Amino acid sequence: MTVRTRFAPSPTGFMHLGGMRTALYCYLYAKKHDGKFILRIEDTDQERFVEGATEVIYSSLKQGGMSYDEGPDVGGDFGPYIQSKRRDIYMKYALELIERGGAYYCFCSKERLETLRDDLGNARYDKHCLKLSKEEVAARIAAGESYVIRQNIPEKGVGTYEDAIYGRISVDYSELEDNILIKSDGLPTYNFANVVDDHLMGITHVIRGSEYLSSTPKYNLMYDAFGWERPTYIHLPPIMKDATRKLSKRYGDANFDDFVSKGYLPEAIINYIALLGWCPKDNSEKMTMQEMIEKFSLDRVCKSPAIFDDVKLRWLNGEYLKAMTDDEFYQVAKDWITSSKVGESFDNRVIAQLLRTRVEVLNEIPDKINFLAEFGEYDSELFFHKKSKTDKEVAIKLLPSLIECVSGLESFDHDTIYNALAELATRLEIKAASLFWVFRIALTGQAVTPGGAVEMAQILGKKVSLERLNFSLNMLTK
RNA sequence: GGCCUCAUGGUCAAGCGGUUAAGACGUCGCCCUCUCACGGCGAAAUCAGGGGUUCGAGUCCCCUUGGGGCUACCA
Repeated sequence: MTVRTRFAPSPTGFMHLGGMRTALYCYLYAKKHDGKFILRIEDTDQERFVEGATEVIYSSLKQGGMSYDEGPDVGGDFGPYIQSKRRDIYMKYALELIERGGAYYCFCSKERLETLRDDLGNARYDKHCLKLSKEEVAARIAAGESYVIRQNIPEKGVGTYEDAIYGRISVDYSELEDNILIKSDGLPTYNFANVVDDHLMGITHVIRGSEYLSSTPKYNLMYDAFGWERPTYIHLPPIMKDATRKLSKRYGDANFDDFVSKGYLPEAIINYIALLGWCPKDNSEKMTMQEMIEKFSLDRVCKSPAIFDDVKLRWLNGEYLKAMTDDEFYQVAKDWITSSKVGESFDNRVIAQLLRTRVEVLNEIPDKINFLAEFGEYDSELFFHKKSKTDKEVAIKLLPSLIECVSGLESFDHDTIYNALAELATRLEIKAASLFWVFRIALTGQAVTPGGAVEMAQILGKKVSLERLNFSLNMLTK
């Protein structure tokens, strides 16, 4: 039997990382077992439908490297893969379930349902309409009365199943309600569409969040009533925003797209969320998709909730950045450089080279390099550096020699500048560190720069460097 | 409230009856060094609490506590 897994999101907004991880595990499990990974859109709740959300799902999965074998936009033998286009299918099976005694029509009004609420506000349907005769049901439908179809859950008994992660789960049927399968608008609820589609699409392994752990017995009841084989259930622990809050769509920053636009690499994000609830046997952390597929196994998936740690994500993203070649990094960084104040006035390839080991997330780039384009008054205290034995006074003394030295340079490449400065330091009988410090501060006005004094001068060029050195000297002596 | 479920450093987590309780992020210190970063080395830091079972418990059982989920004509 070939493994078939499915990711079944509802298009109610954007792809959040919890959903991405569920999709990832579905994908990994399918690929690990040479199976098929299917995308199904669950849009039976028209009220929550958000325009454009399906497209975001498609693009997020693709960006994340999870190509699906079947889905709305790629086709497949079990379509349609959008639930709103399967309306007739659900009704047909709902009718069959009624025949089999697993469901029944219900005409109860919202008002009547309200009266069923207990002190805590919990409603429990009393199977009122289960008693209706076939004839009465037919007559009321014919009369145009609005109705829903409810699942007929036994009043006694226990539903038990074996979850691949959580083990044996048992829920007393008396805890379950006769939930609605077909809404008055004729569309199914998740509870029903899910079961019908998973069966019709040949899903062998149902992988989803742990919020379904305790309602799964209801679904099993339907599988049994239809005489269908139950799938293997794999429930995943939640991803938390912090100790008490689950990562949810409300937490805006948890959107995959947002992370990508902030300068996180899709591969790094995917790699990181894979680690939230799963740990490969060899403890690898930085892994390619192919490696994850090879290493993935359910017995390494854990049960406890994991808190999303963006600090570690940042680190991993930085690892991906550092592992790139200069050219690869330039490709992902160039837009961030040109859209900063720096624009295109310098050699951005050199800037990128300097940035590669200094950036964890691409959106840090502008702040790190804006000073290259903007220069003006700065705090003269920056010249103070204990270890280099420099301060403002030293700077005032050194700057004229520095200016003279730089203006005398024929070429302005790294080694030329470096050698000239080293030589100057020797001639002046001072520590090279002092000279470099003064030079760098006078050139940039920054305590921290992505690269040393020589690199900064090199990027700025001889002309700008001289202008800045003079500016600094004037600033200090005025 | 009822039911389901989870519980190892600040975080992700190894562990599956006998270990000096891995590793990673983060933190701190040192080295490297023209600042920062990279890189290297090192340190501090964890079994929620209480009962059992056992020669022996982070590992098994029970209770307590705390967290999450479900309890919708949402998924």
